[in-house]
Amino acid sequence: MTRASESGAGDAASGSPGVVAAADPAGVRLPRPIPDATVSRLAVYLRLLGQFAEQGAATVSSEELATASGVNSAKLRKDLSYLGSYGTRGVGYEVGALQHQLERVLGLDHRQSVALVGVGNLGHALAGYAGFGGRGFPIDAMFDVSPDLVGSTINGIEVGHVRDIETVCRARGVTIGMVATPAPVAQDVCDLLVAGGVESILNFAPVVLQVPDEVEVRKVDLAVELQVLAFHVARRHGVAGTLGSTNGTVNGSVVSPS
Amino acid sequence: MTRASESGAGDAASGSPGVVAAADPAGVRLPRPIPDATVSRLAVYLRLLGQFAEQGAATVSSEELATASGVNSAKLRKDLSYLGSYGTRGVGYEVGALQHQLERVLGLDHRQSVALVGVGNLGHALAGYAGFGGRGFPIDAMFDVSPDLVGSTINGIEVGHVRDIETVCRARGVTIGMVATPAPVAQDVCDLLVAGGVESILNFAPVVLQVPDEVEVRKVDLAVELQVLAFHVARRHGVAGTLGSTNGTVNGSVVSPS
DNA sequence: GCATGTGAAACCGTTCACAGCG
DNA sequence: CGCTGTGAACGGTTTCACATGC
Repeated sequence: MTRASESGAGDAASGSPGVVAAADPAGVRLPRPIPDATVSRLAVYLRLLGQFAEQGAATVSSEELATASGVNSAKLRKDLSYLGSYGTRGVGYEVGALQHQLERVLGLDHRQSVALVGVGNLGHALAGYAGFGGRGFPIDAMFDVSPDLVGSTINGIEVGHVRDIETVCRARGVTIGMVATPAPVAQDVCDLLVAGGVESILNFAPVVLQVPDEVEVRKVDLAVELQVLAFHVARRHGVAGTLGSTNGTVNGSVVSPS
Repeated sequence: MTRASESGAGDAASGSPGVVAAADPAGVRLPRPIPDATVSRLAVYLRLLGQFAEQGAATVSSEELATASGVNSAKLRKDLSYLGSYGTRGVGYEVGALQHQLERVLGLDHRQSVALVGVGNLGHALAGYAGFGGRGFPIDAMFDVSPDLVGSTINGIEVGHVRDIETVCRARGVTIGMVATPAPVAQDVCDLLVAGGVESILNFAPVVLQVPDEVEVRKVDLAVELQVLAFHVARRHGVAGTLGSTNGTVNGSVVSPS
């Protein structure tokens, strides 16, 4: 019944089913399904559109928005094409309209209710992270087990006891849960969130969470990120050993033939 | 000279060149280049191997390790095959040997020197995050600009002023930099790290960093992660509108035919 | 017999190049 | 003429299925 998903952050497209367009009984306008990889970029485009808007730009070309986002223009155009035609040929995209459209597609016009479990080191930082509240996702429920924390107020939110997760989440219609607990209890906490009707979980604990198929899990694993970087450092310095690469410095280019 | 990389976290394999095996002048054992996607999983396998070791297991089968990691066994075997043959047919993998091998490949046998810039909300949490020090990456330099923080000691490390980044990083041979500053100064800080010889950067600020080609950047963007989750929530609830999906509830499975 | 290791096929996402349109 | 939108080519990752070897 429960399968391990974890379409992790540092991950490519894992085994997760990917996003698909729904059935279309009425024969309405039906854009093709949006790839997961595209969705993450849409969020980035949206942020940059905000900056263009602040600067008073009425339109942006795919080239401008693309370089600002660190992608090439072809990819950007293809990404935007998934949500229909909101550009004008020969001109570019109308900033306001595109912003609005992206917000709709990303589900930002419906207010999302976010719960945070684990208000320790990392959790406390997440609670105060401006990147959420500022035009985004205000956290409106927190949980922990520590007597020092339960009952205290952080950022205007009272920290509840983990045992109340299910009730509170269901009552407030929480849709997104963030797990910032120590690894050993992460799965238990996850189960409670799921029991409370939470459909999406952002997992900071270094464990692979088991969830029902309907629940989406994304993982942010800081240690893995660092290890990937360490790997690249090691590569550059020539790991040598029994692993090939006997010469000192190796630059990024392909060398090994046949 | 400087190009935008950002092979971001939530990203699939971006434009980054990918990892390649070096030339092999001597004709030694030469494993094929390791795909980026594989590298992130190797880190996960390594953690789980630690757990198997604690439980006293001498060997693991690909099936065991795979289900524990949330991947299928074929993928795991292919991943491990990139580092040579460390399994025994009919038996499985020898836990200790595999651990050691993974540590070597990931560059964990060389101590990495990590610097953290920005000891505010998030940075402070990262400084105390056990996931780094515990069998991993002890942070050994911190920087900020706030007079309240500069000169103070966190986790046994004295916080230096941002203006000293270049000198200190070069002196201590810092290889990995973590940017946990507000967005507006992230690029400046990044430039300082690069000037100090840092080759790999883990970026928590919501900006696309511009770096020279030799520098590897990975991005952890919490807001983007939440937005991707929000998208999935919206999908499930049927965004409707002009976007297809007129029916109320849509489960994860593919529906749209031809 | 059983589990690894691996070519080959299927799949997905990115890049290219150009047709289409304001 | 310029820029969007997109079919087609490309490259990388996952999956399959089986040969290989203990």
